[in-house]
Amino acid sequence: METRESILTSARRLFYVRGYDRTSLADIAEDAGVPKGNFYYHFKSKDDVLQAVLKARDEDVAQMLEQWGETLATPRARIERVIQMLTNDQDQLVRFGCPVGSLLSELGKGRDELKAPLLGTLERLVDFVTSQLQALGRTRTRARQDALQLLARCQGAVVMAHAYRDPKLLAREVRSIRASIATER
Amino acid sequence: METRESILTSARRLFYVRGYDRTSLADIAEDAGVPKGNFYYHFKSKDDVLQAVLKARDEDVAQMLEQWGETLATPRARIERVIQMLTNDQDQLVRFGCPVGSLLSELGKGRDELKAPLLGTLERLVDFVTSQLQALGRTRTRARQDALQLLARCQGAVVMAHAYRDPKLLAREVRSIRASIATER
DNA sequence: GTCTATATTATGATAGAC
DNA sequence: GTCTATCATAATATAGAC
Repeated sequence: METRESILTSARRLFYVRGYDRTSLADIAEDAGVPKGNFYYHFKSKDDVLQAVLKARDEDVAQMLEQWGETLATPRARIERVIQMLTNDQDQLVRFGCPVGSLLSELGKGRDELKAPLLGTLERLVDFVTSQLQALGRTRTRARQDALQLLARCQGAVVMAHAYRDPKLLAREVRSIRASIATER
Repeated sequence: METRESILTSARRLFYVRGYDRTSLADIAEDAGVPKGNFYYHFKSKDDVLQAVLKARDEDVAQMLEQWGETLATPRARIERVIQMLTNDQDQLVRFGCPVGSLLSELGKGRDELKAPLLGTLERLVDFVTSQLQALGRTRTRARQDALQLLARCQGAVVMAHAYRDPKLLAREVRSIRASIATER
């Protein structure tokens, strides 16, 4: 793997499991197995690495949603697939929180420029769910509100499960979220 | 106000609006109007200040809940009062997130000892809501699960409203949370 | 108890040889 | 492109005068 790529891979993982502020460039360099000095040939600052990480993550989400749009036949199945992320990534979510939500929270306090691309990723998810709910017959406005509500419930479930370090709590919330979707038209 | 108290007051506010890691002792000292050196006469470390802040916050929550238990007549009114926090503190929640949730998230990544007292505060809220739901006829187990769910929804609403910096989003979620309580027995 | 240095360490960032 | 050495700064923490 190229140096830049391995730096990015390490940064991406460390920013998630340790948070942005508490991950030093030395941490990243060590994890990636490259000398610290090498760093600034590929990135011009720590913030620059963050932007690259956020961009990579955003592209992954975009690709994932595109694939779900193609391979899953019904709007309901697509929404279901969004919720299923909470089950699939259960262990990591309980240990480190939501990759989007926890970073949004960390960067949310007085660093709006850094946070912007993350909001874009969140918006992608909101848009995706909104489209599915529209396909189920809701107006655009109503669909968006319900999409925000669904993702809010996901965020809340992860925050609590992360706080208590309790996978069962997460599983229970997932069942409840799922039920709230199933009963709606 | 005594020096120790003014340090604590400043720390409490800054840890909330800027986060723990991004608040330096110099920030606190300046805000409190005391020289940095003075600091270590009253506290033995930055972590020590955090513990004092968390303790003060926990005591406030405890007192608040005790008062609600005395002044509010019905279990439903008490639960309603919990939800109403989201409305009363709307502006701050949108700008800085939940004081409990955002710190839990920040300290959640690899600093369990620091986080412990915060979990205690969260647990107080869970217990309070659990008791009210028991009084409404639920079993203890079921009451606790529903209490966790209610607080999860509150956390989720604040996370999303904070991300989008949107008070309307928070208000909408509050209505939905309220409705979900009203319809249950 | 209060305040002025100052020690110490960690971190983001640079310079320059290869 | 890669690496070593180092700078500059900021932050936690300490020493010691008053």
